[in-house]
Amino acid sequence: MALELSIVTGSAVPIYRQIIDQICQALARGELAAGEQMPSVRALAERLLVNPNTIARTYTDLVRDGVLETQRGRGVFVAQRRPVYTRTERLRRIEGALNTFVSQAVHLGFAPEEIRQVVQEKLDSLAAGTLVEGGHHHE
Amino acid sequence: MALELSIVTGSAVPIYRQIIDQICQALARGELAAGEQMPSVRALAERLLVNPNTIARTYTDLVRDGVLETQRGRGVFVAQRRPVYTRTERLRRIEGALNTFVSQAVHLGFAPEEIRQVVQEKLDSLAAGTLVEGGHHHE
Amino acid sequence: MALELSIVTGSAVPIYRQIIDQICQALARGELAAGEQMPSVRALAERLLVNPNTIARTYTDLVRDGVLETQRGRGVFVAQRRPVYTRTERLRRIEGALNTFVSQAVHLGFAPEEIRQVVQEKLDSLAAGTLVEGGHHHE
Amino acid sequence: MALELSIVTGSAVPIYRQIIDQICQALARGELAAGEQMPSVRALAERLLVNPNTIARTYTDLVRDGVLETQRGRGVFVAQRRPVYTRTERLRRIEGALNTFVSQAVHLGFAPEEIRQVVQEKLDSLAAGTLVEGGHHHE
DNA sequence: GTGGTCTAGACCACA
DNA sequence: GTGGTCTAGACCACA
Repeated sequence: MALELSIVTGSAVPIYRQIIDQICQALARGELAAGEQMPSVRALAERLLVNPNTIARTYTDLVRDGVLETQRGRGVFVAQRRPVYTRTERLRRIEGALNTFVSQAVHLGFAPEEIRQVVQEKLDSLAAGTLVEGGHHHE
Repeated sequence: MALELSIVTGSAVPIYRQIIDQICQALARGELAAGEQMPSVRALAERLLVNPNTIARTYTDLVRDGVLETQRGRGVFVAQRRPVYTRTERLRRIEGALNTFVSQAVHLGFAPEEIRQVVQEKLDSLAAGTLVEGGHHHE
Repeated sequence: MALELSIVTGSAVPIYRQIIDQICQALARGELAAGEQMPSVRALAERLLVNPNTIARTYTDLVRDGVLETQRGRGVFVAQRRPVYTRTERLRRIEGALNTFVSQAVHLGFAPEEIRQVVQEKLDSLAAGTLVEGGHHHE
Repeated sequence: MALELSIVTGSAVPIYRQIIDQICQALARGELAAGEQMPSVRALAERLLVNPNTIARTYTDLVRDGVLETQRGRGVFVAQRRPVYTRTERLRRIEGALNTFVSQAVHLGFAPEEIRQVVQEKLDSLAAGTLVEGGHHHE
């Protein structure tokens, strides 16, 4: 089962962010197992038609976070252990994005029920990510 | 009832974004009433120890969005009327913040149920604010 | 087909406003197509002999309004989707420019019939533009 | 028949501009005759509850444009002759505001027919200005 | 290379 | 006094 990755160039979400998210989601769904080898920077850059620097940065970020591991001369692999944040730490780290999202939503006139709804839809679309045909996202 | 604003320098969230979020939240909680005068650009800049241009930009953005209104030579005030967007336009405008929030949450290891929960708690805290009688808000 | 932009310094109309107007008119005339790349901030600043910040602000404003889209590190592009406003919101947003225009016209001695006429002529000139086949616009 | 003037403080239109417009409109409707005395700066400032500097500036502008005349020690009067611009000159002077208005309107999605309509409504509201009860403008 | 944000400081319009 | 605009120049994120 090859890792499915796709990017959207016109999106406001940076490419490296899109790739990180998809790798983390693949891990969460069990499509990527600990110890599994990742595509090389060049291979993935060619496959996604992006700048190799962007892939290099993506891998660097994930290595720094303990999600991936580099083995000199061999390549990049899925790490055996993933960092586990305490609930408090996770809450601290999500606070900013949560504030920005909810504040903007309220400001735009979304009702609480609507906010719950768009979050749910986004979560559903992420969960169904692998079912989507490549290249036809609605963004 | 003085408007409480505070910023964190060095954060990934730009200063102007932090201020906008806090103003919008204060509005959502009813701590800022329509027609109320905002602190002057220079006064707020001194209070937060940031460049007046940064405050001016913040106010300009909120004026463009119809949240605040300027009266040249007099000051900046909370707008009487809020802009009305179509559902499509609201979705377009919230998309970026929604993506950032959900992606970061997933990346941090939040489960979908936890994401729904933190959103719900944030909405509850905002809703609770509006029930408080003016003048004695908890910070 | 290069986008033609020119500014007048010393005018009461701010430079960023002049540029926004010209870009919107180019869009209305069909000289700028959706997805087309805009000149870079630095390139346009050099061409118009203005500060890059002024161009950056102009682009930022148009991005906020959904006319342009940025791709970090790649450039600024004409947006695929235009924002959709309710009639109420459109009226709110046009009110200032309408007041300024009509008041100045009355002040200059234009009769109501003349005002209607100059508006009609401007609309005709824009409509004529859209009929021109791409590539050979006058100017 | 006393000159009727009223201002709206919350408007985006500067106060001095509102007063100039109303004086010019009163002239156009014949409610102000050549040679007629204007209220003193202080009297008008008190009546409109605005800063005397604002009235002084308004009169200065109108004197510079030849609409009013000052007679040292006596007061300010409606000038005998009003400046007459050639059509070309008037068109040159209105060009900027016309461009901004029409460009913004097109950009906001107004159809040509709608643009004609809002201009017409604004002209109608100005013509009917003296019929409006003071203090209840819809801005 | 691209745009985004911020500081420092100037000058202007307006009340 | 108020906000609006612009320049000059820095540093950052991203490709």
